Amino acid sequence: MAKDLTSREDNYSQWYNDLVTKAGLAENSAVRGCMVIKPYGYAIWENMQAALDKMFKDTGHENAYFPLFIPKSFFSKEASHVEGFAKECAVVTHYRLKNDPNGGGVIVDETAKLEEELIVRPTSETIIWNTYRDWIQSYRDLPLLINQWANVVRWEMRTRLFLRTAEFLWQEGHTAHATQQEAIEEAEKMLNVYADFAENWMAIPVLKGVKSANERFAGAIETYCIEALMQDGKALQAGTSHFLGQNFAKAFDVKFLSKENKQEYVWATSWGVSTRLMGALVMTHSDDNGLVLPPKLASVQVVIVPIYRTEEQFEAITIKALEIKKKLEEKGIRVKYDNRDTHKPGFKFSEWEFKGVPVRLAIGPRDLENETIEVARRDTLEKESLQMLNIELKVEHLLEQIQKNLFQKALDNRTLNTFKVDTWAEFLVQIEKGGFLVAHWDGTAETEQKIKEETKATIRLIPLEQSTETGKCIYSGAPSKARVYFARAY
RNA sequence: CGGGGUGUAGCGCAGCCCGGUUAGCGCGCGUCGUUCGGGACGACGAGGCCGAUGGUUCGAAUCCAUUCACCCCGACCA
Repeated sequence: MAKDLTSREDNYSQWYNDLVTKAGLAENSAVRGCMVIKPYGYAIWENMQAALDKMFKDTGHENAYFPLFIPKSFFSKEASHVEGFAKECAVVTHYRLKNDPNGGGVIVDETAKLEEELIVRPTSETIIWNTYRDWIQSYRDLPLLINQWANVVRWEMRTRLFLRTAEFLWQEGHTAHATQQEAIEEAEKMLNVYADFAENWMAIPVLKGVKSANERFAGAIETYCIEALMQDGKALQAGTSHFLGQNFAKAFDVKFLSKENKQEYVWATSWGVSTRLMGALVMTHSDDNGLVLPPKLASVQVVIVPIYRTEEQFEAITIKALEIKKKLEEKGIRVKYDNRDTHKPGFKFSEWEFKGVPVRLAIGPRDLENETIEVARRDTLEKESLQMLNIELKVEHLLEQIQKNLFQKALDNRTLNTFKVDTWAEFLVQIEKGGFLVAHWDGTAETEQKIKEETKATIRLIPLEQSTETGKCIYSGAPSKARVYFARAY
């Protein structure tokens, strides 16, 4: 398998594509721009979902589900929102097919035209806020803290597995609050949840900040984001949390009666992460030998491979392997015993390595004799022979180490590829090499636009923790209050 | 939507320019045997209306026209 994998150096995006398909995470489907998420990939997504879902619930949110279809008229109610999404909407216009009288199979029955077209949701603010109008009357109904796990459709021109697909899976939180401050706090809280998840589960270090006006979500007052740096020096937006102000409340007329008996508009947030995180996971940790998965999200954390010649050996090893499997499972570790007799050990080694399983245990006749076991870790590719005694403790510890090591490696990579840049000439040189460029910016959309046109670099974020350092804009030379992060992005 | 490219077995490709009988190769797949501590080997075997439609021709994977799909580079984007 690995021998067929394009190296990262040769062609990073080819490497990514090969890896995603050959490791069995996902593949392109018969539908343009839409992927099939395969069992091995979906299992990882399920682990992400489970961790995130718990974090959402621990912060007081509940799950609900809203319709896939949104009446077209809802979209026109929030002007900047419609502008942001109009160009990539799938639209349902008819509700019936009929047999083609000319024998061409089924065709759209033109008589079955919808009176109002339905948009396949690209995001659910409009249908949700239209619903919230009926749910909220009093300050006592607030805050309303709801999350939805769903699929959405954005008709993208160019798609890439996980990173940008016409349909993708995500969660979207939509909350309603009595005060501006509370809504801002919510948006910031969820940003922190995302950052926590990215760093502690995905082992991906992220920067936290806000978007510039140009990059802001359509309809938001403020867009908070976490940004990660991939191995090739391009940035990837890993999650966003929006403070929506009263924009949607006003558009959908969602008011509440305050303690003071006054009618007031509700304050809103929305926040989401998507299957794009799968792409971030691959591009952060994996190498030329295949996937590298952080233990906390790997669907199989430990694989046990038996090495045997005879049926008797196989039976003896199986007894031992199942014993170890049980001990590991008692520690909450996800273990697979690969007892397939249709493949040789060498094949299994490379297959599991390619699939990124964090720890591999091998047991052969020699091990049975010596009470040892071979332990191989995927992140460093090191292997050693250990005593079988208390192996579950050693493996448990090793998994923790791997998780930490992956994060540290990613962090080191980001540190190594983050550059303070003070002149435009420097900027032009460095942007070609990739990485985050931390530079002064005059705060204007015009400058941001010019920089984008000339270099393809965008402002990834304005850091939350602002330094007090002032300076001159890298491009215009105008005064700047703080440095921002530039990068080319996915 | 602009520019470039590709459609032949599950996957990767050759054949096409210069039309000619049963359309090849590698990987993968199946059976049997020998193997099994890092991707095994041998023998035999299965698998194709050559993207679609129409035309030229005695004859089309090959030539012509139309069409569809996909990929890459731009504009758009989680």
